[in-house]
Amino acid sequence: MSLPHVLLGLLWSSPSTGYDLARSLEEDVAPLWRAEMSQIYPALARLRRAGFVLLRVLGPRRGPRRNLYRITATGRRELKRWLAEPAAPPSSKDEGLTKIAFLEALPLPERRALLARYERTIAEEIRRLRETAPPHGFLREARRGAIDRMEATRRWVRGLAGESPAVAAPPAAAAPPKKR
Amino acid sequence: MSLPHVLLGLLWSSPSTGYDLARSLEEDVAPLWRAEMSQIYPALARLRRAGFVLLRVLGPRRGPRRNLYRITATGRRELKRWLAEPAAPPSSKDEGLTKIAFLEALPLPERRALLARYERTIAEEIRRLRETAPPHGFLREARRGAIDRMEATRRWVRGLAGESPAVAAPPAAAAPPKKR
DNA sequence: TCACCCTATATCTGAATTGATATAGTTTTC
DNA sequence: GAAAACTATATCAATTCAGATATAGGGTGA
Repeated sequence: MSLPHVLLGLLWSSPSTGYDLARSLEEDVAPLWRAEMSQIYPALARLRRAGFVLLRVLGPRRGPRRNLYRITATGRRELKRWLAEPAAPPSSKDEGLTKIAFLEALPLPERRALLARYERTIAEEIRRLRETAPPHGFLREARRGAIDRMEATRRWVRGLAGESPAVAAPPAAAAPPKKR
Repeated sequence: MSLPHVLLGLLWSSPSTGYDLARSLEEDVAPLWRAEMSQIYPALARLRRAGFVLLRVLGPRRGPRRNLYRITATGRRELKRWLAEPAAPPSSKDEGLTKIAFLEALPLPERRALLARYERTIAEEIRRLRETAPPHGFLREARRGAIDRMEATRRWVRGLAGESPAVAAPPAAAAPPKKR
């Protein structure tokens, strides 16, 4: 729905090739939005058809040819329009937390193991994000927000694992089936 | 990738119809995982073909016929196998934070407005989640985790809006274009 | 020189997901 | 008693997304 807008955002300050956009997405926008090449190229083509970007083909002087995309005035307007639209609340589709929701299915020791492992996974992801070169300006701010949120999740998982009653004691009998 | 597993998780403690699964998804698993009916019915069919659930058709004694799905022993094994698999770190694809990443494109007053509006959106979502009947056991825990994370995001957004320098002063000149 | 990796383009398949629509009986409300 | 809302099933089209593959030149190291 909004990958094209993310691309417009990346093109805001300087033109770029599809390849570099993919790089920048993965390195800078990283946890906030991800996309594969196979999404980016078609998206750029659509942006072009819509008149939001212009394409300039750089002659193949040393190396393969490069397609340079540049945002147009219409494209800038479109990005602003999108930014001004109200954003959907974070839906946080999260595999890890979802697994925790069904922890009932596992015996005690495995419950603990799952929580410990997930906490480790998050901690590693946070470390990885901190290591990569921090982007500039608001991109950096937004990334910090994402990291902040991961920290909160990590603390919460650790907390749940710490409260032995919650993990030790199975939730008072199976839930009463919702009859209708 | 794992909607089928979420359904198995919901079927763990009691059999249910597709409709009730959709209801329970929306009411209980709510922010962690969402799915439309048009995903649930095909997913149930696949689960059935795989032998993870059994279907019993309830005769149309008062009302339309109901298809009751019950998890099998194989299904329980499969759920446990999935739970034991390491979970991917939260990728938190987030429209709101992504917009903040491109705030550079907006003039000052609109930046503030965007942040304020997004904070309000998150606050409302949190209130909505708190109001709906809290599910039982680990489902409740996981939902709390999700809410906790949203609170963290809300606080972060508020913090960013509060630091007037960050929002008031545009990030020291446009980012130097990554030349190569 | 050969193998391998990086830059750079792009397509294809298949699965996941969304949103709209269809059908039909039941219950509730005015 | 008619209209509206709810229960319950299901399909369709369109889009998004992930993963694999194809092509091709350049640079690096054994």
